Amino acid sequence: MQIKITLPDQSVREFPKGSTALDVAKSISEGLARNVLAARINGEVRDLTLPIDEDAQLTLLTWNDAEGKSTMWHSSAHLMAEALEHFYPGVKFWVGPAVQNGFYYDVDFGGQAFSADDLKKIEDKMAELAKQANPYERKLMSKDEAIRYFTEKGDQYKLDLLGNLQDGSITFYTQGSFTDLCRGPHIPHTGYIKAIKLTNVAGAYWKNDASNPMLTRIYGITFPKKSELDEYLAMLEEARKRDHRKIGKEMEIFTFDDDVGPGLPLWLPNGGVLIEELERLAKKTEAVAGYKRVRTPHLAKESMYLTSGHLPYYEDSMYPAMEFDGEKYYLKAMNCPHHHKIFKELNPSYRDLPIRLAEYGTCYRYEQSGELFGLMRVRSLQMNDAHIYCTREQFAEEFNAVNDMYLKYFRIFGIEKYVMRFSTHEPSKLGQKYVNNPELWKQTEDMVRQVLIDSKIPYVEVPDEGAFYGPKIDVQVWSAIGREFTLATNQVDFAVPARFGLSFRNAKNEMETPICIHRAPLGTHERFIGFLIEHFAGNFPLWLAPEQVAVLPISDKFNGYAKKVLRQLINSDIRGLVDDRDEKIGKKIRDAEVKKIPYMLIVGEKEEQESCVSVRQHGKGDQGSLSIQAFCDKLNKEVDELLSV
RNA sequence: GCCGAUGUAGCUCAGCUGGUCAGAGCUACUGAUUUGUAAUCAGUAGGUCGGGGGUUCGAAUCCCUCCAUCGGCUCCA
Repeated sequence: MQIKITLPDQSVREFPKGSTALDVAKSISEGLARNVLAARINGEVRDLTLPIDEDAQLTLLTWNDAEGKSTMWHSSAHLMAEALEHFYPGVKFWVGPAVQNGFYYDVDFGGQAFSADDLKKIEDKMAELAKQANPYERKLMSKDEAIRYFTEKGDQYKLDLLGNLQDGSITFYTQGSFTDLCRGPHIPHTGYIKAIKLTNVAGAYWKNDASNPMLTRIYGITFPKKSELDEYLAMLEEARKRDHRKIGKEMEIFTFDDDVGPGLPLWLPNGGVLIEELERLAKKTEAVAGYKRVRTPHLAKESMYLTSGHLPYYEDSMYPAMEFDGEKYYLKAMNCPHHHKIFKELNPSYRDLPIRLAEYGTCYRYEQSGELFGLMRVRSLQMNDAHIYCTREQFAEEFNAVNDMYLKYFRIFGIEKYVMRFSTHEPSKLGQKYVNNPELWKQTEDMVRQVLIDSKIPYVEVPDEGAFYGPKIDVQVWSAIGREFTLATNQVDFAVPARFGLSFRNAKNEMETPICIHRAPLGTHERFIGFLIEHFAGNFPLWLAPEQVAVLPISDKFNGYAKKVLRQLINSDIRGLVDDRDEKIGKKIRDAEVKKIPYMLIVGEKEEQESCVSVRQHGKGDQGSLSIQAFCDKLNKEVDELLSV
């Protein structure tokens, strides 16, 4: 009996019933058959060796498909488990999935010591087992049978997994000496795995729950070719060079000091410039958008955080209270309550709305020690914060305007890789985790979703992650080493204003509670600058660069002229320095290049006589000569263009 | 906070199993050199080897503890 297989190009081929996807691949070409890793059969990713019994849509998946990669990585996790079992008999395994870059397996070594030093021997064993090209054999088992198997083995982890599985759908896979409970799919045999790197070993809570015991998680990655592993390792090496902690030190942007405390960055002069420039941009942008600037203290009494509702919810991440005059004071972890108090003082009518209060507010959050991470996760932070108070009718327009501001900033910084994460509420948790106002939740979530759709912004919707007072949008970006961060946030709050008794008089002379939008498009100085360092690899655009121009005299005879050039630059609002060290010009150029200064001006006898400068651009070399004034004009024009996109 | 690792001059690092092991390069400073588009030469200075405790005749090296950092987990802007 024949079955019809439809391939992605819609061509249909006939095969005997029970043929496998691998048979199909072989019928197309020998090369494809060698490279194919898994198959999508009627939408589901399956083993290549699974017999197909009826007509089907078939896509053959190779290393170029995400599912092909993850199938191979998942099989690699099994291979690693086999190697581990060889050296550590009696180890227990929890789960071993494929992840973005490779795979991991969570392992309970039962008290046997295991550290990064042991990875090499596991790697070598894996390579040896891979060479044997052992097939991954699938076997269906009844639930009772499976329970008996793991009870005998004393494996409480797999028994736990079994608890959630339906009888009749339980499959096992065996390769070589290792058998695992597993849904699959897998590659046909271990021989596909040609290059192996175990990358690190770390602790991970069982079931990702901090109250559970900790398992040992071993991460690794494999490739079908040795050269691809080498490329991957080289790519990692490049990424490490962009790490903001490394560049931040080299470029003297920030530092940490033991006496100051963990997570409390000191901004060095170059970092100070970055902050000044970012604030200049934000203040201009916000002024144009109708924001008013306010300033508030770094601390407040306990009563305010009880009013806002933050204290019970947030106390663990606030610095403990300071007590004086019989009152408790807290360092602020957020600016909103202070701003609410300002709104109240303004006592506006509907004619005054929307009111937009902006402040680069400094907050303090007691982050757990293990969470601290360079500038990306700190304990003192300055937020590009603002709160917009508006009527329900004004909400959509205001929210849209905030969104436009985000997009404008992204254009200025050339931020292209990001995802908007739209967090909504879970209706069953109304009144507990979320403010109990189902209609407002639905209304605002619909409005927010519509804004995202209308602006054609890529976004993912994540249920049950909203703030307690409303839905929110977070902008997710990635650090050089691939860690995901929330860069900016935009939250809707239809609850806390009422707790503060905020109101305005509407057109019908009634009191009404405003909706509040919390927004921070530039996140915090700390995280944003950390991100920018990696984004630009330290090669900041001209307007941000801490030093924009290095004036390099050929010899000390021209130091005087160099200083004259610098004065003129400063008069034209350009930041610069003169390198008047007793060094050769090659050395001065090299040092300025290493410091990533956008422009170098070489000045010697010729330049002094002609009142001009020889322009060299960072990374681009000699650009010819210009008069001093023409150079200043050129730079100012360049800055204007960078900022007016 | 949890698991694991690391911690030597301002920076990057060497220093094997305890006994000229306190070193190198860069930086800084001094002097010579007066230089034309990515490193001129020479000299000098700089560290109680993260802090504290212990083992030992003797500790950067071994043990304990605290602190910090790194890789993850949990959490988050």
